[in-house]
Amino acid sequence: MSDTAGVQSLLAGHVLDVAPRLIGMRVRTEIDGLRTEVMLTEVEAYAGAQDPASHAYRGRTARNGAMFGPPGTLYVYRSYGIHWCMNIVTGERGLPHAVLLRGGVPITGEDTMVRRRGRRDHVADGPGKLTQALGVVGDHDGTSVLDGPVRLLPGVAPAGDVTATTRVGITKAADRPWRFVLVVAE
DNA sequence: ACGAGGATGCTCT
DNA sequence: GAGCATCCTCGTC
Repeated sequence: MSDTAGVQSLLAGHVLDVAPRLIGMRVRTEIDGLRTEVMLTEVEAYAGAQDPASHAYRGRTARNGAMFGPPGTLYVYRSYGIHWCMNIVTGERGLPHAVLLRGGVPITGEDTMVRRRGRRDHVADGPGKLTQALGVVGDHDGTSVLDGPVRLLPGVAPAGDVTATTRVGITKAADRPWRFVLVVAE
């Protein structure tokens, strides 16, 4: 099976199954002629109509249309009027389930990421920071992580242990343990 | 190390 | 007009 077919197959699963399996995988962007790449260390699952915290809880709107696309569609939205955040859509087309990418560690093009971020530390350890480091903006909303400028690729190293915790920065359904983080062994 | 507060603009009610 | 799936700075410990 090719890498792309493997990733496509993974993303077709249920969001709660897919989300933890994204930990350790890579996200690579080719934007403005520059390649940057991270390994994912933090994600959160959002389960559409079954999830009051989801942007799609109340159905389709002008903003969240990308969430209703096929698995692998990128959903990019503006957060707090300032930052861009990105999700990867999972499950069958028309089901607005998605995984919010919240953090990663630089693998390739770290100098580019540092320049985009304007600082050397905390380059990609937050959803807004991750998108900024990778150069992802609203124009990328609706593109596919299978063949677009923002691509999901298999992991490069053993992922380590994945732990589930409650999601960050939400007020509705805040008790669900749908945040998944990489725990690095000592 | 940690917490409070402000910036900022779009989306949906 | 309220409410954000955030980040940064500056204060305190």
